[in-house]
Amino acid sequence: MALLDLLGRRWILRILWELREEGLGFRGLQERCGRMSSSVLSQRLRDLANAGIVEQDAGGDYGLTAPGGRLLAALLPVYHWAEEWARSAGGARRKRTNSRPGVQR
Amino acid sequence: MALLDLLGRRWILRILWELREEGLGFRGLQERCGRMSSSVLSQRLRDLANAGIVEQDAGGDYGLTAPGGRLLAALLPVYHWAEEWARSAGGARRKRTNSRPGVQR
DNA sequence: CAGTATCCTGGACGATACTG
DNA sequence: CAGTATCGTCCAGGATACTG
Repeated sequence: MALLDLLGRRWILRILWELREEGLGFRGLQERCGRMSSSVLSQRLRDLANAGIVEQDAGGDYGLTAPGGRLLAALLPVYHWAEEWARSAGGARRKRTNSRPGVQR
Repeated sequence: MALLDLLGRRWILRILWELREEGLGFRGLQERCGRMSSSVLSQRLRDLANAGIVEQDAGGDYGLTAPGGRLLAALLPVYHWAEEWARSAGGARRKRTNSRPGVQR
């Protein structure tokens, strides 16, 4: 279940999403992710690269590898479900959460 | 992207997986998850319930709601990819991670 | 068995400064 | 621009004791 752990780490899903259609450079990725810390981005990129999900092209840009692309494809239904969920349940339901409401961790 | 955050939280994917085919009681779930802390399980269950993904049946067992089932379905390709990934890349590749190798966070 | 209340600790994350 | 090194904070998660 190691991969699931990787996926669970903060920013990972976001990074994959941002790379869904085009390769991006370090800074480009960073700002698309709403200013995540460069140290963290660096770390994540290394992890993803070690996992063979992401790689750098000749120009230095980051992009998905073949397996990485397949992972993204597998993830699409989830991203989709997330949107839908946000639209429906997001409004209604939602009572006491006990955990703080925003993006935390 | 709130849901993605929820999914990213530790144990969540695991819990959904364990509920994939049958309802389970609190303790049952707990031990299937390799002894997660009861306090955490309680928290997670509450979060999942508030999100309308999980619910308790008359007998007190936890199970997926209809949308929860759909979420699980959307997740299947990912679980599958994870297995496959563990088999292939898990052995090869994998060099310096800088983060400790095991399940952490 | 089911679930809650507390306390404590590790390490993820953010900020920042710095190198090439 | 690309990436690394440091450092401090904070909180998620583990352990445990306890109630119904």
